Amino acid sequence: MAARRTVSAKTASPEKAARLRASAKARSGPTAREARSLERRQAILDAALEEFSARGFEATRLDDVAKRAKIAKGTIYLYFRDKESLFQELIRDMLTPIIGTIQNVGAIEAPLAVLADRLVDMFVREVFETRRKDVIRLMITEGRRFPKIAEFYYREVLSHIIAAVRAILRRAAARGEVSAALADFPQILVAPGLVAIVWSGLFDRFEPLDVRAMMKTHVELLLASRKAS
Amino acid sequence: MAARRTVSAKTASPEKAARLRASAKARSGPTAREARSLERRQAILDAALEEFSARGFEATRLDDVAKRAKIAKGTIYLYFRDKESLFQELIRDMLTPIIGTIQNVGAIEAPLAVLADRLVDMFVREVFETRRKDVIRLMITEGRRFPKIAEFYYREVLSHIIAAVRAILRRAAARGEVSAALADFPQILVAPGLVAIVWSGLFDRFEPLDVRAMMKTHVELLLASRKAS
Amino acid sequence: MAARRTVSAKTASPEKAARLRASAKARSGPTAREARSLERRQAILDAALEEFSARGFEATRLDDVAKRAKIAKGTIYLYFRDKESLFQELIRDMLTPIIGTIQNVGAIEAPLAVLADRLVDMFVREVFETRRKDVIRLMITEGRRFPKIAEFYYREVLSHIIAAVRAILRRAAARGEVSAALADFPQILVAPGLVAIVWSGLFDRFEPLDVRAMMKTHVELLLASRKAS
Amino acid sequence: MAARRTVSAKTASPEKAARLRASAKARSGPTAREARSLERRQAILDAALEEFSARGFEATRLDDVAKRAKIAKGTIYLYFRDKESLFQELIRDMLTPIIGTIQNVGAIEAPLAVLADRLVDMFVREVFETRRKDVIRLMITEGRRFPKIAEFYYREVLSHIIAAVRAILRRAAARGEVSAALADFPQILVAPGLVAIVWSGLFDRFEPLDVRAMMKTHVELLLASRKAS
DNA sequence: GATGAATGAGGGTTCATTCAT
DNA sequence: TATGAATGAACCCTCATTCAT
Repeated sequence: MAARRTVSAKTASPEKAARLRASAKARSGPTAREARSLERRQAILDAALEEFSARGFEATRLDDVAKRAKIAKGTIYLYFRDKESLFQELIRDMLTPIIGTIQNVGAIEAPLAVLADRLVDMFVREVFETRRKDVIRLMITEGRRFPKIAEFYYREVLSHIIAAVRAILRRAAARGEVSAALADFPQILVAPGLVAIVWSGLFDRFEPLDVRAMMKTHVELLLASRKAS
Repeated sequence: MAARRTVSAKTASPEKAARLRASAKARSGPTAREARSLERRQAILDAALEEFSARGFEATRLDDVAKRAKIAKGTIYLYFRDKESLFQELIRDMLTPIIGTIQNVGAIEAPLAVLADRLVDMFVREVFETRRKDVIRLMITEGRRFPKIAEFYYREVLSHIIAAVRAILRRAAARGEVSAALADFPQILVAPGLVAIVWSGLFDRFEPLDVRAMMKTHVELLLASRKAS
Repeated sequence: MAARRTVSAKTASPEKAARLRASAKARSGPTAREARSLERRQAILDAALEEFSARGFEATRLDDVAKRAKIAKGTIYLYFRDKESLFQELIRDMLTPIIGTIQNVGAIEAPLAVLADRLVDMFVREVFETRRKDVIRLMITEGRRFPKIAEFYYREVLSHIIAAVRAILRRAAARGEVSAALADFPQILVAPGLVAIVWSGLFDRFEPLDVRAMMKTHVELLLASRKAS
Repeated sequence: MAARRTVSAKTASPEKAARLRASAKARSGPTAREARSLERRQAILDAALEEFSARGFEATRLDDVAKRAKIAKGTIYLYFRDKESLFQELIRDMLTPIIGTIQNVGAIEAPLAVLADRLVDMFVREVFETRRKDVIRLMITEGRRFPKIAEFYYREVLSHIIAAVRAILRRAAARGEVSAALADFPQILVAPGLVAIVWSGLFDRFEPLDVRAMMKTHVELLLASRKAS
């Protein structure tokens, strides 16, 4: 019976969705409706990502999102409080799965050369060649107008990435694999990734950019600096 | 009479403005009106930059731009065809002065260490601590929705910067000052600058970033790599 | 099977409900379901009265009515054709029981002083301190938009009240208990009752009104006028 | 110059309108635009009264108000913040002129018979046969949903009317013209007026009511009661 | 019968653009 | 030229009503 009210207007929220997903796995009961509900929600999120990415938050019409998701306009409001909620939950939903992954990264012990390779590879395959790239782009383009989202991203994702990368760099520097200075600005390591995302959206049609090669090159250059210090 | 129509509704365009500026310098006639007109135009552009930066293109109301520029809403249309034109001319106007400057940079002969220092310094003083930072940010955040502007930026600014930086790097690599690989991706050199601009708008309140230090560190690391290769 | 359709969507109407009530008394068959149905209907009406009174017809959401009645929104449509029907039947249902009562009032023989006292008392206890007050208020506030309801109220309730009161006043005047003029405007006798209902909804929080005292005073003043004429 | 900003979006308010009216009288300058503005505002208010009276607040579409006032929908928002403001200012505007009039009424010295006659006459001519009747009706029908308006009406209008009537009745009672009890419930004196307004909107088509006659009769009956007490 | 998810028409409000002054 | 009142298309959001389960 509780499941009946799982997704309801005005209250549809990440927690509810999570609960729904959980209950869907835990029980065997009337999963049909729940599954359908989850599908719908996802269809809306997919359509929203597409539209928000193409037009930006303000210029996106919920009408178009609905059309793309093949549902009626009003249906969106059964799953999200309003346009802003849709946007925020979209970003949250896309970023949340990463959070857990990052935590462990910092603990891995391996030569920096190996780790860095792995990180680059992960970024390219898990972010750049994914819709997550679009989410990051949305963070960049719309973040200023959604301080809460920026904060969420910083607290839950970015700060952890930075901490993890910093930990790795510290240990690598201690081992003499890289200059200690790099650990002061872990952002440097990720900078080309950001450039790639921005570039791909704006200038790829004029001059394509081989992201993986660029990032690899960057890492190699930084690693080469060890012998200098 | 001709002067009167120099800047007029529906036709106000960069060329006209340029012509106006030119004529203002060349002749001695009724410059007063022209000067006033130019001032107005500038006031509108200043206000527009402020508003567009704070809210983004779509969310900016011309009403607010007018209020900030201390003119009537309708007056904007005497200087710019429409909101989009205002935006595009704003970006063009802000970027144009840079264009000439860049051309020469590539020709300068000096050790990379010196040049790089100078470039970093220039970026921080001429871009990052300037409203130009906001223009770059606008390019990043709104560029996708204004392909023409992205193209203009690429053709007139970015491609030249990249070419100049690449030339510098090539010569530096030839002299053994830096790895030749870097010349393949001049974007790497600028990447921290982009990170800085994005970061400053989104996360500075959580964790301030010392842009100059970061860029310096980056350059030093890259330069250190020469001994390795 | 027939019983099943007794109260059904699209056709649920006062007659049906009446028939249902009748059949419920007359027979002994599957009354359980009928009783439940009647209960539901009543729960909806109760909730509707509450909501309509608080917000008015237009501003009332059937969603809220359903929530208050602890049923699903769709269920309302099993008992009432639409929102308007619900409203009209609500008023009809609340007023109908009065109809019979009124008919007899006019026939009662007693000194006006006694009758008037009884009327005031009845009004206060049976109307003013009851939800019927809210129904009257709804008649007043929404009546213009529901001419049918206004007509029903006039034909079935008001005209009878007026006729009854007029009869009483005529006889009282004949007995010299009150001025004959009062019989021309029986509305005068009820006027304070109306004032009380309107006042209670709007101004009681600023200045409470003792309805019973006011009505008593009014009646006494009118009765006192007999000696003058 | 100040006049230029007299009526502006988002700020159009009673004070502004008042200032506008004032300045229109005080100066001789560019009254043309001001006059037009005032006309527009009035046209909107007239149309709004018509529509609100016919359909009630919620059911009224601003589209219809605009159509009736022969302006564009958006224009309404140049004069009123939103639908609710339009409604509230409508009522305020219609009631305000009465306020001053009432203050003096209580001070008039004359036999109650004369005063009462005058009051009835005033009510019929100034309220009942005027659009003010509709405003009062709106107060009655919508007042509950607009506590502020109800409060305004009570503080600025009703309480003064009651005080004035009470003062009159006290003096009349002292002179033996009427029972002292009436002064406890001045509402009684006005009750038929309220009945008339309600009746006229709902039941006039079934049974017309001679308001003046009813009120006269009522007054006479009350006055007649003096000999009894 | 009962449910509540889904629908989509409708309306309040905003704001780029126009135009009479 | 400059103004700002006026316009009306566009869009978010609500909610009565329907319908598959």
